Amino acid sequence: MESKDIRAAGLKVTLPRLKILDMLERSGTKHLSAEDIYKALLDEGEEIGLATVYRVLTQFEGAGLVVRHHFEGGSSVFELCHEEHHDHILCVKCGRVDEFCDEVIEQRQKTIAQAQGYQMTDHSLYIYGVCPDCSK
Amino acid sequence: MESKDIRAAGLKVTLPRLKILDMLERSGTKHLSAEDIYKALLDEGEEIGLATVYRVLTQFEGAGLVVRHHFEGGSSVFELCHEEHHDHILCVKCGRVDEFCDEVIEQRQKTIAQAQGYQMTDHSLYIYGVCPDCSK
DNA sequence: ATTAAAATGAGAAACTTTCGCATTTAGGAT
DNA sequence: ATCCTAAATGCGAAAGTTTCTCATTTTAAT
Ligand SMILES: [Mn+2]
Ligand SMILES: [Mn+2]
Ligand SMILES: [Zn+2]
Ligand SMILES: [Zn+2]
Repeated sequence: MESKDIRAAGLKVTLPRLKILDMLERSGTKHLSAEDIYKALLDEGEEIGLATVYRVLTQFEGAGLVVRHHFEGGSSVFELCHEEHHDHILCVKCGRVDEFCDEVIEQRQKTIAQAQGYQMTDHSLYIYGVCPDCSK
Repeated sequence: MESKDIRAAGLKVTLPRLKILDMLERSGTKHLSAEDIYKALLDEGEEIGLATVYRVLTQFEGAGLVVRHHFEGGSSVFELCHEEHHDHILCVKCGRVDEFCDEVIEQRQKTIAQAQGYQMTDHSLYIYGVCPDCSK
């Protein structure tokens, strides 16, 4: 299914790449680090190298298959790239991550970039706070 | 001058702390990494340890004297905390960084956090693009 | 089936940040 | 001004994350 996407990116369809893609699909709304993916695959008995996970994720990012996020805390996390863009709101207590998209903000960012003379290519917005569960 | 701020944070007014604060002040609108500050001070003949720079920056952050940013690229960067909050727009070609503040976005973020049931504590917004100079 | 190019895995290496500890320093008490 | 103790420093070691090297394996086109 997704082999097409890998091929479309000019990459060979290899087992490690399929496994990583599959892991990201099964992770649902989670955001996984390279290490997360590596360990999860090992736990399932798959053979894969950590360097491969890093390499493949970077390639997938370049191909627009996954998005990389820099949440607080040392390591990057990844998620499959869906058609619809979204931003994130994170709980500083428990680490929970929720997603949202706001057209007002999306539009306003473009306006700001234009006003500053920039050709906007991307943006990253994280809202930090205490989630409903941790508030109680 | 700034000794008051250091003292107010419950920290002793030491030479390393003053040097770091001074370096940040002189850096103007630049955003410096711990390594940047460390090297710049060494270049000026000052004696300071890299671990101290990291330690002090983290303490200053906790005290609200500096803000830490996670721009793209491995390391955190810091800047003095001014009264007025601002966000950043970065050139993906040359690394230039401009600052802006937009009340519409600021307000909208609060609304979103509320709608999601979060008590917002903070946020980080980076717009990426090609700056005026690099566009030509 | 052959074959060249691409990809992998394992470990070494690079890079950023933190830690541990012996030594120095700040600043309150004499 | 001097003493004293807790706090802070500098150094190197260590930890954590990501990249690199290279011998070996795999892909996919012939
Ligand atoms: Mn997401
Ligand atoms: Mn700034
Ligand atoms: Zn929470
Ligand atoms: Zn530029």
